[in-house]
Amino acid sequence: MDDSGFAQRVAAVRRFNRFYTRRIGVLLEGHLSSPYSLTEVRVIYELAHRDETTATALAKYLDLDPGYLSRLLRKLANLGQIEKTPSARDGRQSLLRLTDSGRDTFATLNARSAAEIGAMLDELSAVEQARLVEAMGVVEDVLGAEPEPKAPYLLRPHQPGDIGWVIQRHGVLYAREFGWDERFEALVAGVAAAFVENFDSRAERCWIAEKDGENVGSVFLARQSDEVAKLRLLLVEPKARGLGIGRRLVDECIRFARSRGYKTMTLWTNSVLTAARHIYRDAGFRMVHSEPHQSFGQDLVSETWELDLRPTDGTGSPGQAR
Amino acid sequence: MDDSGFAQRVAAVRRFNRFYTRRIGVLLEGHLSSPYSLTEVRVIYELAHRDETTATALAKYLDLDPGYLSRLLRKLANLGQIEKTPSARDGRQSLLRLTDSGRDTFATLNARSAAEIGAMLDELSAVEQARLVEAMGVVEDVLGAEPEPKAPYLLRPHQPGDIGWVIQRHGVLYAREFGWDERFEALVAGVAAAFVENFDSRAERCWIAEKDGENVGSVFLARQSDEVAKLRLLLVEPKARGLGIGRRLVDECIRFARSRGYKTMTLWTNSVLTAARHIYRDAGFRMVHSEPHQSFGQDLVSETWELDLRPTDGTGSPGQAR
DNA sequence: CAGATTTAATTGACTAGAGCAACTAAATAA
DNA sequence: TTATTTAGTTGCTCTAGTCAATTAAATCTG
Repeated sequence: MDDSGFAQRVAAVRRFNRFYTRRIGVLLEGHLSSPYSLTEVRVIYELAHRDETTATALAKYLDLDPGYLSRLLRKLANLGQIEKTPSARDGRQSLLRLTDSGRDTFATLNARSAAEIGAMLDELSAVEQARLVEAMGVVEDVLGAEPEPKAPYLLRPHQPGDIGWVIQRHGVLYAREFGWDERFEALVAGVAAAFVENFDSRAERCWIAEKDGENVGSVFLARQSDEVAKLRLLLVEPKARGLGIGRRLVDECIRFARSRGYKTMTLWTNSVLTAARHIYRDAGFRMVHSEPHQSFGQDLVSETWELDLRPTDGTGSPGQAR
Repeated sequence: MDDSGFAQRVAAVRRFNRFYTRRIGVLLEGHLSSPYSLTEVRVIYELAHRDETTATALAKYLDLDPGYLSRLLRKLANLGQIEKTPSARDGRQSLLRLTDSGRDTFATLNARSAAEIGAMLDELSAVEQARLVEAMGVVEDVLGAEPEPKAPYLLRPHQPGDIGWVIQRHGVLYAREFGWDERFEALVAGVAAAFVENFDSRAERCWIAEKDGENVGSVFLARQSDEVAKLRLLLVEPKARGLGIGRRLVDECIRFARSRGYKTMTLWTNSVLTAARHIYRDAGFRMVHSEPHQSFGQDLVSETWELDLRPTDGTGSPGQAR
């Protein structure tokens, strides 16, 4: 009778499998309301979480037939959801990335999925929610979920609620880290408000970085003139630092600015923001001006940086020093 | 910042979904080695756990298209896995049940699935296994798994290991409940051994009832002569009593005996086995002989019961008094 | 009880989604 | 240089499934 316990545990796991299969079935049906098949959604999801990949890598990770994937990617490309650029390094490959419109599609799908799960959780008391999450964590842990190998954050366009978040977090974090007073938050509010009021979706953009369902970063690209784009309000939450989110946000800005035909990108920062300054420098920005000033209750040195967006040689921008 | 916890919980649940979808995907691939599609397996699984159903009920429970299911059932019938008998009560319906061969198929699939899960669990320490099962239980509980609506047991043909179990449990339970000594276990061993040695799969059969992966009941139908079948070794574990398992085992015997053309079914029992006697009586058996004897260290009254298997009228056997 | 409606099961027509194999072209190894 | 491997594409095929129409029995309704 020794292993009757084992048999029971096997039975319990099988019952759970059946139960959860049915549950997931119900949850997956949410995708039915979108014009994309489940596999297409998975592809879009993956692309939203990676910066740039190849078809082979995608096929391997999602366990898809290369032929099938090829057709699927062509369809998504025709629909303007993804972009294929021939790889410079390997003539056989194409580099895949979501277009802006694809990123929008993803944001919608993502929001819907989160809303579905949210609705499910809303039926539960806070205690039950905590128990559920805890138990799921145990299952993942025991079954050895490798930490998700891809970047554990994603970028998306701004949505209602994001602007307020950007303003608030700038206020809080700069106060905490550098002692800047409330006048800084007011400045940010003005900048953000102006951005939204005059928002021109063809020439301007905002990216919000999200991690585990929470906002953890932001950057804005605003039009200053036909030739000059201005990067603003770069922010990464302390708990999400070290993941390359800041770098990635700046990269997105540069790519976008190039694609829109800007010649120069400019930004205004302060000497105390050392982490940000490293990112700018690595991306190819040069400091063109520096000036002491008194603001937000502190003695500061403001700096203006610029990046030339016109490619200087065949390999791309000078800042791809990774 | 109040609901940032909520957002995180939503994210955690979504991560779990992704994780488990991948896991289940891996587990489901076990079915690839069988010639049946996943849906077919689900149908077989359902039929193994229900006694008799209709296509409509099945379609509803498994959420299948009736047209699709109809074709699928025809295929399974052609393969000899299931049996369709026109319902007497409703001329439109067919009653569906697994054939013996279907039950074998199920047993194989079931064993393979259990082995897969077992292999997975084997990689874990006993403590981890317990944690896993516990956590899965919590998830099911919180997400409101309704207790599985079908009979929580299943019948299957005997497999290696079953005969020993039958002998052992007869010995243990009759000793505990009635004080019978080890001579009873020896008698059972003799009966079981003889059954297996002379086993004729066309005329004889053994059913094992299984619940949560554990054996919980048995019954044997042995050939006594061309016309007479003998029911033996009916047993139901105490913890599985009250679920109708005994009744179901006897019903299976009767159905099988009829289908094999036996005219009479006989059995030997003792007056102290009141629960079993009720089942026999309800199934239409009549006591034909009764005799005091001293056996197994007790004063007992042995009884012989018989059932006429030839239908007496249009409605079927006299014993269908449910 | 006749006729209308509902229900159980089947059949026909169709297709999305996927898999397999053959092929092209570029990259890499021998 | 030639052979082999790799990335991606295309043609062919087929399974698993949907949807609508049909048949026949059962049930409801006035």
